[in-house]
Amino acid sequence: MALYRQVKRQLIADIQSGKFQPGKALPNETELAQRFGVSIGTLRRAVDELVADHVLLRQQGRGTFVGQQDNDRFMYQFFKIEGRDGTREFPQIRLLGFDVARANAEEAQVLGLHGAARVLRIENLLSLQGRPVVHDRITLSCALFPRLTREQFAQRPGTIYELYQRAFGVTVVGADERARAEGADAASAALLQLPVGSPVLRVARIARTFDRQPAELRVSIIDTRVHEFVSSASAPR
Amino acid sequence: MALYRQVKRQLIADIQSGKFQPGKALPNETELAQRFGVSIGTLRRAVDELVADHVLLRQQGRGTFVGQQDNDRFMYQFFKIEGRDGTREFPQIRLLGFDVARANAEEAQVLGLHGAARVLRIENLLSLQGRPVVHDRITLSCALFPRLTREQFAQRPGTIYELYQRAFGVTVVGADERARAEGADAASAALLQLPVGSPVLRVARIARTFDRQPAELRVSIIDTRVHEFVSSASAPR
DNA sequence: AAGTGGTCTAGACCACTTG
DNA sequence: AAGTGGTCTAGACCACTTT
Repeated sequence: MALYRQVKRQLIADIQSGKFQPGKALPNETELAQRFGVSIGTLRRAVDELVADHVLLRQQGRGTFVGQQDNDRFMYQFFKIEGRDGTREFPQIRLLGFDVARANAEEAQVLGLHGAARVLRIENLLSLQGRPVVHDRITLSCALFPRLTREQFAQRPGTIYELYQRAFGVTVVGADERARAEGADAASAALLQLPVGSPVLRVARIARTFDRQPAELRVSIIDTRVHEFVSSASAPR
Repeated sequence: MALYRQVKRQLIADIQSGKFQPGKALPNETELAQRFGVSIGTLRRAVDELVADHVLLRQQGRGTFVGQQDNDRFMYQFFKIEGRDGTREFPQIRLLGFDVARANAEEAQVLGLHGAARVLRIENLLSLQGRPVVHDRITLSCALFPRLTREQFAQRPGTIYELYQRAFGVTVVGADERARAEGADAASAALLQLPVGSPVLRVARIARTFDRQPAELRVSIIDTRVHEFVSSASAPR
């Protein structure tokens, strides 16, 4: 296998193991190259790919840093809801529910679990400009997020993905999403303050960590009277 | 400015001018490097970026080719509708309308035209498995696609984007999309064979050529009873 | 001034495709 | 066998940030 790919895998392993901490600088390129026993060009090629995926972040003159799942990253990579006029705003989040259950068939399939595995089900309501806009239902595998409690979740200092990264070493690097229109059910309609059956956007997102491993299933019911879901069709790699 | 960026710009210019034709091979790397007066490493870096954008395509042992807007490329980069079970199929397309008009405010804004510029409005119905699923309304600037006729459009041999590329030198490299749920209006409801007011997905897509220049506005009304709109949240570059 | 990443070069050798 | 892109190396020099 190509040498630079092995170097890349080792860098990922060092991030997952916690050897390189989110937000902290890596050793400089010369030292990393020596440590891995490769030339600087090869080391740079490995880092290049991780920078393209926003796993690492380079700043000329300062160093190379491990990417953090902070508010900024969340807003520009994962929060794809904005006003029809293009207004973007960090949502206010209210926790509605936090329960342990057995995975249903869909959850087990997308999260790669066996039939009766334990999962956490978390329910949130997101507001923009004081108005409720998104009703989120999140499913997590208890095996991947061991001993996550409601208190720990509710009192996290940063974003949800930052909690995954710091407390469980799970770095979300991308997601697959599927959208459809449907009529609002009673629960979502009440929360979003619209009539039952009104057209709402339903987005199912599977957040993934390295090697496309699924980490989270999130179903969002979105009121698109004032907001829209934005996306882009660039060439996949 | 960095040398490899100048080389990249020149390669793009040679594609736009028709010097390098879609589907045809470029000169080999050694010759290109000599032609531009740079080392092979620098030439490769410029080509690397164009390959990442799927503008060029490399095949080891064969050569480097200009990417074509063929059916395959359309399906995996731009046609983001698939069955709920993941079934993907090339749509059957029926032309419903082809008219010249003056741009309205929204069209003028997103296509970067002055208020009263002439535009083409094209209307299509896309079917999957024999059932109508997508009602498309396309707007093009007459200035960017001069003398495009209904016959030329209807009798194109390949995809719509392939026509743009071959007949007008407009290479679509990406798109921005905005989705919302709404109730079907009378026109779309009739075409999609569902009751007026049924929840449908509305996707507005701005297709872009190099330097993010807008080339096409397309509004799709999608029946999501059986199909879904798929997207992915990878880190933008 | 010292340390970091960014660019460019020149060349060797490997892997793959074609004739 | 000849021609193509793919990988790796070693080093020089530039641009930027920090001390």
